[in-house]
Amino acid sequence: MSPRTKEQTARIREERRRQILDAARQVFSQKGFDATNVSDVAAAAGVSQGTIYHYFDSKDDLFMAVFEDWLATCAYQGYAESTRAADTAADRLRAFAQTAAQMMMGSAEFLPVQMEFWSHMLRNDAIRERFRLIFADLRAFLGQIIQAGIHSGEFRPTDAESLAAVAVAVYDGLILQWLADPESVDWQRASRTLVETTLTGLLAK
Amino acid sequence: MSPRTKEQTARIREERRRQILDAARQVFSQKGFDATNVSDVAAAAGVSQGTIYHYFDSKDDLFMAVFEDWLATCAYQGYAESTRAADTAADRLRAFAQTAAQMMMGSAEFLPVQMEFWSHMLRNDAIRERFRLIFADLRAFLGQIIQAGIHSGEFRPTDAESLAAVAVAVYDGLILQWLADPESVDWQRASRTLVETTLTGLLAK
Amino acid sequence: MSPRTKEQTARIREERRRQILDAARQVFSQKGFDATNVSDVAAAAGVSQGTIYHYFDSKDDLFMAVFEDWLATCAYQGYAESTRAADTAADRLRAFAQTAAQMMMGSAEFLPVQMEFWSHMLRNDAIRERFRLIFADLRAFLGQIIQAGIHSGEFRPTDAESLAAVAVAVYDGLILQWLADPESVDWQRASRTLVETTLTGLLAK
Amino acid sequence: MSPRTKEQTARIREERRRQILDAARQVFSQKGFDATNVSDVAAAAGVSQGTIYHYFDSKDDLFMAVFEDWLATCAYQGYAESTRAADTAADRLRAFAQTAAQMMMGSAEFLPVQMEFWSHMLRNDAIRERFRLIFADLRAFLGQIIQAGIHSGEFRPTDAESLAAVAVAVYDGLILQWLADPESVDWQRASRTLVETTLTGLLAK
DNA sequence: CATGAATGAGACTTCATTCAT
DNA sequence: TATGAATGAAGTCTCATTCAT
Repeated sequence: MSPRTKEQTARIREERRRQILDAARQVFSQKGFDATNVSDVAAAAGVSQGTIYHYFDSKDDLFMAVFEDWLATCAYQGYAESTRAADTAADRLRAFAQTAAQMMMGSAEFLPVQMEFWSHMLRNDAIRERFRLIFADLRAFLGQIIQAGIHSGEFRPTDAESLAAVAVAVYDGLILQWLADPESVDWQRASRTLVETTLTGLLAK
Repeated sequence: MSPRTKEQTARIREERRRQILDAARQVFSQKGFDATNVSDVAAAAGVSQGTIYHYFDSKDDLFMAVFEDWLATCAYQGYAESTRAADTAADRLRAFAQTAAQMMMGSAEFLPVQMEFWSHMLRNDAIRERFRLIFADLRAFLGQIIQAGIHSGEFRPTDAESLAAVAVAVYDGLILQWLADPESVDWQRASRTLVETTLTGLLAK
Repeated sequence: MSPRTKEQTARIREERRRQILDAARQVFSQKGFDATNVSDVAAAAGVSQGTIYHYFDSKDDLFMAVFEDWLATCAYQGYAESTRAADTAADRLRAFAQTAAQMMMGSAEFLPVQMEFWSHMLRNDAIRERFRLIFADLRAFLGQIIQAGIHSGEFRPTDAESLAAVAVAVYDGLILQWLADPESVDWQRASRTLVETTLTGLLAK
Repeated sequence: MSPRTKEQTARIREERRRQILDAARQVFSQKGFDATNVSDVAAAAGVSQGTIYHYFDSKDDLFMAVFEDWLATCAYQGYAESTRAADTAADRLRAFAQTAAQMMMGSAEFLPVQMEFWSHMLRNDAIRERFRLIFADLRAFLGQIIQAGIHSGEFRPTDAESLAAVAVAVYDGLILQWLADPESVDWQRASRTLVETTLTGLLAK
């Protein structure tokens, strides 16, 4: 009888939005942006096509929303914390590598959609800019750890910046190998090898 | 006036085919497969839409032909030779890294199209299979060098297979960073850092 | 808290109805019937879309209601009275022209919506019929004045019916010119010229 | 066997364009712009929907093309010539009125489409500007004839500008009456009455 | 009575592909 | 072989209308 309250309406909107967002991420990830029809997303979300447009202005807008949502929830987040507990630079790198490996293993379903976003870097400035920042942040994060290690005498002098770029690259490069053949990548082993080989070099007198 | 000989005809066909192939690679690279119209390719190649279909069965067929052509000419080729001259495993790795860095710098225009192919791994079995092989070959190639170094006592015992995967991953990961921001990647420095850090670790007693 | 009386309910309904009607006339006038969304009208009226449908069966129904409302309030009404005070046929025509000019000047905001209704004559029988009647009434009204003038010897014999049609046409034709360029129409001058030229002819011995 | 020549292609394009233009004018005229589907036009022209878009960028573009085409062929053209043969200003006005009446009678099928264009004045600047010019030209044309008559002493002094506006308005106003009820307008009679009443006034000593 | 989320039919437009010339 | 006009299926998006609350 009585109309819905503002809160009810807001809650419904928020639920529907999430429902659509999750469905869209899944479908975009499976079929790719261009091959995905809005009707596919609607079907996956269990709503009508028209409803999609109550929540997003366009297919592009939806894609960007999925991207933002993915950024907020996906990854690139836990790294900072993961290294906090460690005492030495070496342990920090070990913790980072351990975290990264576990994230990759735990988020297998997110890797294809990451590929989708990567491929949109080329044609979408907003996406490219976001990745530019993400890469820069990660390099800075690892670079500081290495730099600190050098500064404290724990590591021998090295091009910390470059080494950080290399370390960051490893994980993305492994994602590509994993997408080509999941069997071919052993995240734990690769992570351990990366760290131990590097540390052997860095720590060597 | 006089009818063309078979050879002339064949040569003309071959030239046209190449003309279309080059135009297509360029356009696919710029706009992506889905956003590319056959008419775009036709315009870029300086032929009519219909002509495209005299040389390729479909847009998909054209894309695959561009892919095969790219595979044949692009990269992943010179590696074997690059290391032949070197005497030690360490030098072979150095030569490999040097070659890789130079290839990346020399083929900047090929990197976006590589991204396009990567993104098609997910939906195209033929492309995925090719990349699976490429990755496997590269890992095997580097793995053998490392293994040989270990075997001969030049390197300390290590997980050669994993280390090879990591080294391969570095270059692809750096391509992603380069696509996000070309300024952020210094191929030479990164290559040198990769090799020297690794070798410092491997060679250490 | 206490339930509303029937009268209150009726009055509220009537107010809402008017509110919607006024908003609809304005929006239809600005954007045209087809380009107008029901949500536009709702927003302009400060109610929700659903509410529109408590007061009108459909967008078409709303449009017709706006039309009826416009007919009732707009124009084509004051003419009869305007001429009552005059003694001679000539003065009656002068009074008519004066009234018409003033109406046009005073109802500038109604002219675009009139255009909207005119354009619907072609596809809407009810609207065409109403305009048929309006035109016929106006012609009859002016025709009788002229006829009376002829009959009494005030005017020379003329095709009164035709002349009435012409006089009626003038105002509508000027509306079109005004819509094309408001600067180009001087209602007072045109009205005076129409009447004086006509009367000079009619009154001439 | 041999490809079409440039001329053949051009001729085909021109014919198709006209075919579509004619069909579109007819359909727009019958159903109005908004209610017309591109598929309606395609069906009327005997081509597929896609073909429409080989010749026109959009439905809007098609509409404007129909408008331009209508302007070029329709009306507002023969007036200048029609009065050339006449010796006196009075005869010139008579010739104009005669021509106008005949045009209206001969182009009954063009009147609804004119209504369609009029109604678009409100929302389309290009169309409004065209009508502004047309009205201004017609007023200038008639105004000059009247002015000349006054100057030569043939007519008594009058507000020539206003009178021209009124005369122009008559025909458009009659179109509206005709659209409401074709039976109600007798173009010949109205034209004669307009001219003779006016002239009786103008010529009177 | 009022709300606004939801629907789904249908609009415009694009484009890979065909085929007569 | 080369052309480009033509096709029509399919896609994105709009919006009048309904209905649970």
